[in-house]
Formats: sequence, structure tokens, C-alpha cells
Amino acid sequence: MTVPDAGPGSAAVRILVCDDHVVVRAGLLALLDSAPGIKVVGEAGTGEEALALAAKLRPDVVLMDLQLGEGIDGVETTRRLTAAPGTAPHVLVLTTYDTDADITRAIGAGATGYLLKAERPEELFAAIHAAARGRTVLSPPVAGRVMANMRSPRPSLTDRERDILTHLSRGLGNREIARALFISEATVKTHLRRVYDKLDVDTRAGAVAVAKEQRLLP
Amino acid sequence: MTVPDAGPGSAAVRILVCDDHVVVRAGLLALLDSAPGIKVVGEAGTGEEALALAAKLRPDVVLMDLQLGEGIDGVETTRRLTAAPGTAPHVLVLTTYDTDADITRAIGAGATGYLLKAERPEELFAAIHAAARGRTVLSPPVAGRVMANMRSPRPSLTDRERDILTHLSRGLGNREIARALFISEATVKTHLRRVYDKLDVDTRAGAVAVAKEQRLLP
DNA sequence: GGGCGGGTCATCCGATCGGTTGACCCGCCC
DNA sequence: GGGCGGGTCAACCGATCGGATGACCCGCCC
Repeated sequence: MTVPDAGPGSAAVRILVCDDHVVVRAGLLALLDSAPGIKVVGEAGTGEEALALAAKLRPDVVLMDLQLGEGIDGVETTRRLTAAPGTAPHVLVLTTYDTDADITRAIGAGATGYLLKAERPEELFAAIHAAARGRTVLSPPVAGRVMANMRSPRPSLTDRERDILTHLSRGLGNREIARALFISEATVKTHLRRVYDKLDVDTRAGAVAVAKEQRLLP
Repeated sequence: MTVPDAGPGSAAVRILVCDDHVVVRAGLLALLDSAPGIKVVGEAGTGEEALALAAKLRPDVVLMDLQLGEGIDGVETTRRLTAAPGTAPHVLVLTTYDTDADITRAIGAGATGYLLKAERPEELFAAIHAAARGRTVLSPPVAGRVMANMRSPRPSLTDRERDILTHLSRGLGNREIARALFISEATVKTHLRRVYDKLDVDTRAGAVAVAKEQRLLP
């Protein structure tokens, strides 16, 4: 069959760029235009836009930033993109942060690869081609973290523990947290104890610090 | 006099790009190359690099990201650039964050303008030309924050209070903070009280949350 | 020389937190 | 049907924190 916008030989990889920073987006566009075998077919500034454009344009790969400002975030967008029936695009995460929480959530949401914006352009190009074929690509620091996690799995917080932590980071006391979640103060303390253990801290201030540092909270 | 690398008419604005994200940097390069009257003469991935290149290349404007990973940060780089004797370049901050602390510190360090990466490319081009003439340019959200600060000045933390807050965010208790800073526990409590008041919180957890949120700590 | 911001310290008290131990319930999976 | 992870709750106690008040010292600036 003939592909209208493809040159001779193998067709170029069709890309959808999703990033809330217009400058970065426009810059990436210009950068990718110079790359061989890569064609940017669309750009989105929000998750909703990305979903709509992906459905219409059917890109091979979506370049996705995890932080998208307003609306649904990159993880949720990734989940919906990869869960789409039929020809779901491969999602290649391209972001600034390499915290365990971000990596884990992105991979859990179905991302094919995880690159850092500090990556060299050639690596980005190679990763895009790899992602188009469904191959997994991780930036070295990301791969390192994944390995470290395999070796010594970090206990992840339960939903309830995250609830507690969220309220804690608002500065609420145990009684207030209890009231907010319709549970007893004793239960709050139990959860907190487990949160302390998992985060390897022993004060509420420390817990909030780690939570913010590791980007465990929305 | 003739300018070697300038076209006919007025010379192009000579730009030095400083950003630790290679992809963003390369993207910006491609983007700015397409802009009329703007010429990128160099790129740096660290503050140290930026200082060295600025001394050698004498750019009109330095596009500066505040977050630079390793080494000195964007604020310190800006300070040294603008403090340089003779023909110091104008520094145009181009970053992701628009917290009061970042804005205040950047302007205090001598930045000519403060743009967000979410800004439209045309605005960026216009801002660069404006910065070259020494004019101040602020992204709307940034300008808004500056105005809000003028109307109701946020009390800024003293150095000592920042010390206390730093240790607090490590999860230390008052006694430990006191020992670490060689002061009495009573003094720690006094400082903490003032920190609470300034940050508008009433618990240590809340203080840590605000500190992290507002990027008050290094 | 007086005011003021910043830093230091003390005392007192009630409220809260952190630590511990033990318990019950539910859904799920082997 | 027994184990297990997750969630819930209780009671107790010492340690710590938060709140209020008052005080001293120093450097700086008008």
C-alpha cells in the first residue's frame, strides 16, 4: 500500500509531542525535524489534547512529559493512550525527574521507555526508533534506579497511607486527620507508624520532607 | 566599524544558552536559529561553563535556566555574570518555576527578565530583543507574583530561620537542632515560632511542606 | 542616644506526638 | 480453610511540641 506522506523506502516514525512548555515543545519540534526517519505529526500541550490528537493522527510514538500543568497528568495520559483498543501508540516518557515514584508510575501506566531531558539528542533519536519497534529504552540514571529497586525493593505506600501522608503534609494533627478521614485517632497513629517505617524517618516533619522530595504526593 | 559575523543593517543579538537539559538546549538552539535577528553564539550545560563562555564570547544576552544540576546554580551564575566588570551581558532567566523565592532571588542576582518555559516562542524572541536593550521582561504569571508581592510583601526568612528550617526538614527535633547549631532549645523554639508565623502554618510538618513547596531550601 | 531588627535565652503549662502491645475484621489467594 | 495484607481500634506512658511572656545583647541607622 502507499503511504501518502512517506518518502521512498521505509516510512518515517510518526511522532506526537506532548509537553506543557511551549518553548520546549517548539524546540523539540525543530530538533526532531532535523532527525532522519522521524516525522512530528502533531503536538499537544495537555493530556486531553494528546488523547484527542493520538486518536486522530495515530502516531507510532508519543513523546510524553509527566508534568503537564493543568488537567490530567502524563501518567494518566499514558495509561489511557496505551489502554486504547486497536493500535495504541508506544509512549516514550521524556521528563526532567527520575524519582522512583515517577518511574514506577510511568512504567506501570504502560510507558515503553523513560528518558531524561538531559539525554543527548542522538540518544533521543535512537530511543524514538527503538520505541517505535516496541523496544524499551531507559536513560542510564533511570535504569540504575530500576535495578536498585529490583535488588532492594522499596516498600510502597498503600492508598490509605498516602491519604494520611497527604493530610499530614497539610500540617494537620492526628485528631484532624482522623476527623477528615472518618477514622479514629488510633488508626491514624497506626498508619503513621507504618509510613515512618517505610520512609525510614521517625518524625512527621521528616515524613513530609521525604514525601515532597520523592514526589510521592500529587 | 564592521562587525564580522553581522549581516547588513543592525547586528543580530548574540545569545549564550545555559541549560542543563541537553535536549532542551539543542531544541532551543534549533528554535532560535529560525528567529530573525538572533544568533546563538554558544551553549553551556553548567554555571561554570556559562561563566567561562561568557567571558570569552561576550554575548549580548544569556538565556539562563535556574536549575542547573551539578555545580553552582543559575542564581549564583547570574550574580557573577552581571557583577562582571566592563560589558556584563544581560541575563534573561528562562525556567519552569515561578515561585516567589526563585523570582526574588533571580531579580536580586541581577537578572534583566524572567520568562517561563511555557511562554510562546514569539514572546521569547521579543523578550530576547528587549533584554538586549536592557529592558525588563516578565512572563504574565511572574509579573502577577511580583505585583502581589509589592502589594502584600511576604515576610522573608532570616538566615538563622532558614538554618532552623533546614534542620527541621531533615526531621530533627528541637533538641537536635539546638545541638547542631550550638544554641539552646529555647532559642530554637523562638525561631520556629517566627518561622511558623512567616509561613502561615502552625506545625512543623506544615512548615516543611511550605518550605519544599516554595523552594525555600537548597 | 534612642529605636529597631535580629539573635539569644528562660520558665511554665497544656496539648500533642511517638512507641508499644495487642486485638478484630475483611477480602483474597492458594 | 488457613494464611496474609490491608485497614481499623484501644489503652498506656514518656517525650516532645506549641503557646505565651518576658528578657538581654548587639549592630545599625537616623
